[in-house]
Amino acid sequence: MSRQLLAPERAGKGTVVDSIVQTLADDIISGRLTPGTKLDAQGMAERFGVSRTPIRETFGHLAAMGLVTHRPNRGVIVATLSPGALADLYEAMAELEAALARLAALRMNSEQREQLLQLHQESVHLVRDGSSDDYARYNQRFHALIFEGAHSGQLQQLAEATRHRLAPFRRAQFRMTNRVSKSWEEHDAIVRAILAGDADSVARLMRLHVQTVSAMSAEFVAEHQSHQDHHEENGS
Amino acid sequence: MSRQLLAPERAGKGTVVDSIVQTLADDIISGRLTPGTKLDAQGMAERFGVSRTPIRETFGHLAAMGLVTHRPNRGVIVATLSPGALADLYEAMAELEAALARLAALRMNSEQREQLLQLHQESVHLVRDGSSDDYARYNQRFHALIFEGAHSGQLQQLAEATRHRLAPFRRAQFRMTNRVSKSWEEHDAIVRAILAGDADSVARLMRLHVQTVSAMSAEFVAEHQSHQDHHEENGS
DNA sequence: GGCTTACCGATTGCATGCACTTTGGTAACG
DNA sequence: CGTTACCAAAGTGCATGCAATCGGTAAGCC
Repeated sequence: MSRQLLAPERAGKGTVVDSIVQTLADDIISGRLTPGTKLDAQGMAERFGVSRTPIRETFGHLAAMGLVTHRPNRGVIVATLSPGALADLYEAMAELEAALARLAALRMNSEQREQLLQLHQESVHLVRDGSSDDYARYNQRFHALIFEGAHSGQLQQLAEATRHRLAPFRRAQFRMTNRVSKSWEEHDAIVRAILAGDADSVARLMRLHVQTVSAMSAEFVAEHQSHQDHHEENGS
Repeated sequence: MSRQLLAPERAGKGTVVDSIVQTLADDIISGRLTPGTKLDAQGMAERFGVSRTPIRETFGHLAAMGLVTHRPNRGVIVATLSPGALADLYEAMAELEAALARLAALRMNSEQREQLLQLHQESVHLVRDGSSDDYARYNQRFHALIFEGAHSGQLQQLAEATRHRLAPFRRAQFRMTNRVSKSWEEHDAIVRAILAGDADSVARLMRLHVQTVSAMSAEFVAEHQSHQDHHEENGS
């Protein structure tokens, strides 16, 4: 008995194991699983109604994405980043986004420029009376539009993968005082430069923008790390 | 019978499965396994003296690196890239290397600058009377020094991963007429700009340099693809 | 009494077995 | 003679079982 009763969660029709990867990746990215949480192979097997073998494979995929850390013979935990590793990842993010924004300034077609401008203009009111979650959603869409405007699939993939790795640590950054309005102003400058086709300026502005986010995030993490100040792991 | 007789190839002491990953990755990167080759799980299991389970895991890792393509229920093959996908990867490579070179210009310490200059100067004679393999080795070292000079671990990792994915298609690029001397001149300009600390120029020069390599590689691949013009695979 | 060491439970990592999908070949039909 | 349907062999994907390893605890030693 068995085979087609993976009812408990996500009866994805596709490749069975990839669907579990996506589910767990979402759990990590969205913060349902917080860094440091141990992932029990047997428990996951029961949760998804499969045996431990595909779960093992799943863990391998997640480790390859950098979302979990695999300690030989000691199981996997949701990736925990030391402050240094976090800064390093943010730097990579900044450079990737700068490169994508530069390309976007050169390659966005008129429809994409129109979309970007419209999205950005509609977001004005969020600064005043939107929730931080609302702004986070707009922010996500803003960067996604630029990624697509770059017309550079591979770079986009790298940027998205890096963004996913950072997601657990970026949470709630927009709750910092004044961060939202500052962020919007930075976006505003970026939009202007993209529409003007000023590639070099866009790269510089985007790099600074992400670096600012990095500083906020580091501050936030440091603030919340006093709760659990034991044993640091390194992300790579 | 079994357990510790993985004699046939690489009796790596460490994690048993990672050593197989490295062995196969090397085989692909070095060209011993050419794109399109099917990797048989059972055959690999016998070759390495293990069962199919760790081989399966190995394939997962290689697929995550982009070195092989996994077709559900149809096995894995060494990744084959369409011309478009290849160009896309090269573009990512160009942007990554440009970012790293830019950072290197800003951050290389005096010792690293010294090393770079020395390596480059010693390579002059390779242009005239070195083999293309010799030049390839110098080239590898040249880029590696810049990677390290950037002091940006995560970006470096992304660049190296991308470089590995491209390796099977870069082979023999230096056999193209005049490519070596042209490449050396580009390196020369890059070294000058790095030593001058001219970050923006370095980024531009490096981007152009990699793009030139890309064009050469595409030409080379196109030239050699007439030999086997059946069934194309797409890399992503 | 504090520290080292040996044992035990829990968990990982790998081997093996079995059901399903794919594919190449053959035969029947149009 | 070309096309389509079926069949068999191969190979993948998952389940299950077992040995090795790790963490924790308790007993022994200094």
